[in-house]
Amino acid sequence: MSASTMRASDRAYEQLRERLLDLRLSPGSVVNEQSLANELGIGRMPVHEALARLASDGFVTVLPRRGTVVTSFTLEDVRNLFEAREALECGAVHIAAQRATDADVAALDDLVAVADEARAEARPEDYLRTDFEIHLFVVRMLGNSLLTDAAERLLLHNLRFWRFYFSTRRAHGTAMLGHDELLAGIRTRSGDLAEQAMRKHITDSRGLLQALF
Amino acid sequence: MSASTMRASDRAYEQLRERLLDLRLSPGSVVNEQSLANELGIGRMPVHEALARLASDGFVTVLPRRGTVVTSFTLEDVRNLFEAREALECGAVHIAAQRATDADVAALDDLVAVADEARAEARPEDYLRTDFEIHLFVVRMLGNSLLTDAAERLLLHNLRFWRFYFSTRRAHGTAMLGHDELLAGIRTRSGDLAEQAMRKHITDSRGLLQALF
DNA sequence: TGCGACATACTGCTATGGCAGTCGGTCGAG
DNA sequence: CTCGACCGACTGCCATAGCAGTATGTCGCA
Repeated sequence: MSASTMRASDRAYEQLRERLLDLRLSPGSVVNEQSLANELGIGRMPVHEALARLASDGFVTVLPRRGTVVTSFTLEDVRNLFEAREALECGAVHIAAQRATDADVAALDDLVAVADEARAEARPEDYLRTDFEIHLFVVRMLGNSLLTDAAERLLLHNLRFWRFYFSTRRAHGTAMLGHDELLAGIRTRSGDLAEQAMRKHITDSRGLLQALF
Repeated sequence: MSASTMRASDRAYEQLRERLLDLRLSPGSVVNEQSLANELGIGRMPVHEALARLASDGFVTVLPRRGTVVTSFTLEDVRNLFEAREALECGAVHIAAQRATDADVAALDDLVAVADEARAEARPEDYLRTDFEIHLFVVRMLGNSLLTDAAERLLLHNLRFWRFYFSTRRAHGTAMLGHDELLAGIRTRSGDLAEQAMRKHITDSRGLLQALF
């Protein structure tokens, strides 16, 4: 009996992913299996395996016998990220909107309220996490594990990027967009409307980013 | 110097994935790290790591201290697979169609011709592989590695499923659909048309499957 | 001064041995 | 006869040690 799964490999994966997402392992920095193993209090092997999985996810890039480095964000990567999100999430919300239950809409309503509040009070971290949960909630509405896993990967990359972005720039509210139209599209169960709102939401993010890069 | 990357772990991953895709490791069968290591002529550790990655991809499910079993197809899984493909590929082709070059169209034309020939001559294996290449080519047109990786995962699952499907049923051409409308949509650079054609292509596959399950 | 070969120290990678948990059969008690 | 506890054999899992490359600093030579 343990926290979750008893495998040290999985715990290492989760803990390292946590550190990657909150930038304690910052983009561009090199990581060392030995020191990570010491910090986590386990052997080097679970760490090695966890890093291999994280490399498969794209969070780190392992140079075969030189070292492992935390993936940093190039302009092209960020563009690809937004494009991939646009393709996947627009397609997903197109289906999800038509199947939304009243409970789904209510839950989304609450989340959007939280996001709006964080946005109004200029708390970017809270906004980012809530935005992440909103988008993840939308794809989870389909109850499709394949789709959810794929979307979660992209959304985690997105979360990491924005945290990195806000960590260097000063937080200004214009970089935090609303979800009103998206919510409205889902509330009316219109796949086309929701897809259109999602596309606008994502492309707007990309647009205001491009102006500041 | 070696075939590709010199890491035994990667070779094990590729070789095992190959065996999973061509059903030499058939759905439902249990695999043993020791015997696989003996067959591949390497140690147990690279095999263990490769299986962990394959589990992350969903091709095998590892029962923590009981064994590793090749993932079999439930009706729900297949439905999820088609739904995920619909969401992702429709969103992708919507963007890809608008950016298609003449070379892209020509290459797609050739691939579609090959697929049609395989379909006419009732060679399901050739059809499946070409269909895989067609769909992968479409998402690769965007040059987006994030999107390509996500789509490739789904398409590999799709390939494995259909091979499993045709391995038990007798091949009959009605289960092999054409790509004419999809190609036409891309040729005219119409995102909406291409998306519509893709959606029809995928939902038709799902439809004829549901009738035979 | 510049350059090429070499030694060294660093990294991740792999092999091996042994550990931990789980299942199946067996034996004994009720 | 039935049920429960035990014991053995199986699995994946982990730790340690040593291997294999790579980069870097150093020395000798032109």
